[in-house]
Amino acid sequence: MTTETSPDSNPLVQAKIDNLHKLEALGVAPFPYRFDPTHHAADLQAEFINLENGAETSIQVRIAGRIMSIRNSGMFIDLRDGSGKIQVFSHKSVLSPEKLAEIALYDLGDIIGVEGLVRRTPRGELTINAQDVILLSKSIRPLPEKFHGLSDVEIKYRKRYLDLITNDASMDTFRKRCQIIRFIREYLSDQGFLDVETPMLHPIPGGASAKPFITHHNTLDMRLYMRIAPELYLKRLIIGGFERVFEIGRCFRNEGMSIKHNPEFTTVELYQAYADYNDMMTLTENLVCGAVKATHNGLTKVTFGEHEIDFTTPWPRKSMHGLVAEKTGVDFMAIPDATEAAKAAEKLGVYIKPGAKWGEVVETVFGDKVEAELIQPIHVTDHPKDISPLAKVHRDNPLLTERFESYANAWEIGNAFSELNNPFDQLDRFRKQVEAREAGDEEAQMLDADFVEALEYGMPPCGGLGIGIDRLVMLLTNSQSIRDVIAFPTMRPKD
RNA sequence: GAGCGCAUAGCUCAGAGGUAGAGCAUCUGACUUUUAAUCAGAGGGUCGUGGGUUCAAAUCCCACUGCGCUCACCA
Repeated sequence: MTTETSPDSNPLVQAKIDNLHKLEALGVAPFPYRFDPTHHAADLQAEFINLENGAETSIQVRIAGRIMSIRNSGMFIDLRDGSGKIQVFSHKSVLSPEKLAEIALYDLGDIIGVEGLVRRTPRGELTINAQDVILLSKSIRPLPEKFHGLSDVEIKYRKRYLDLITNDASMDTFRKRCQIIRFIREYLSDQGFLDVETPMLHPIPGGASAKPFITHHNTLDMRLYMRIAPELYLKRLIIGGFERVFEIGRCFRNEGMSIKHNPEFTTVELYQAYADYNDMMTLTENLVCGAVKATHNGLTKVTFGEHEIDFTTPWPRKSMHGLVAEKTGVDFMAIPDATEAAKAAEKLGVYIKPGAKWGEVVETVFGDKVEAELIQPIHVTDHPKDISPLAKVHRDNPLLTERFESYANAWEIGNAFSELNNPFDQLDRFRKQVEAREAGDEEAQMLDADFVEALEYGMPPCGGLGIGIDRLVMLLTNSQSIRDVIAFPTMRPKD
């Protein structure tokens, strides 16, 4: 092993490597093997919250963490562990001159272990009076500035570890992400849903309308697609006899990136036999409101930007065409002809692409005129059949489906249907998608004959629901960009 | 994919044609109960890359690269 080849010729790096060599000369191992902490900083802060200023205890603890700040020539060190920060006090009345000389060679960013007694300084800072200090890992690169932290967004995303080291808020976001996913997993498991895994490599990408990533398997010499949704495999499990299944996992879509889109993103999809979309609305409310409570101390209100969003259940349920009629005064249900509907839309100032189907017109008007106002949680129901190839036709109206999308903060956060289980209808819908595809719609779905065959064996009536986890995490952590809730967002290589 | 904006020391940022600046960090010294510790001193830069205009470019112009925002497609 050598320390000759430094990462670069930066003198700041060289100074730390020099300190490493000086420590080695003192017989200090810069990268030892293990340490046994007895406590975390936050536990101690909580446990001794009532310890008075100036009080000393004889309670001995071991802690470990990264040096974030050094004051008074090493006498005071702020240590940061996975839970928070705590101050370490190293005094010549306790530690040997040799140990003090060693501490003097520690740098910001080094990871150390400390054994000592708990006290609170006269100024009120909970502190460990060190009886022994040990270097656990030497750092040889300078940390971002201690007060402002790291604010260059490009470095935050490319080198997330630096963001996490310096920005507590960023660490909180990823902890909340974990809490949200854990809540969903536990809630669904408690409701009898089976936690399953289905393929991410699909011979035919299905379950959504999106452009897939294409890859290739060498041994099979076949084209495979990264999944755009797990839907069709989860339904095959329902056909197989599992009555409730869910999957939390990654989907991949080869589309534009934005503040709300990353090429890989996480969804929860679930299917419940013998349920319909009304049941899915209730389940959506329970999942989302429960996730809010799990991350907001049991409260159901969230602040996002300038809005306060109240997730208290139940949420309103309004049809897409009804909301459009409310907002524009135009009842598209009375204009079931695509051409006439397009004329009506254009009269409202909404551009409709040539050849749009009736349902696409309704959806476009909804997107232009209504969507932006849906700040408080709401279920938008009964989407047109033309835009919902996997949803069951509405029991009261053949133009519509039993589908809903849940909105909050003007974002779609959930999408659900009474699942289509009629194999004749499904085949017909697939064929219409194939026609659209052949007409140039790259995002129209492919015909999955194997899935249709599976349906032919019989799928029970079934409710299905998908929720975008990343956007939910954004909402519940007041994050303005999806890159703030994905630890390693997709970035173009720098060089 | 299109439009607009940003890129200066390890980090956070000033500088807008005339010798490259500050704070933190680093190094040297002082200081052993500090809290963004303090005090004195020092070092640190191909101003994203490549062209151009000019006596002179971090600064003006062009191209490129990366990032951000808005729009389009979408969750």
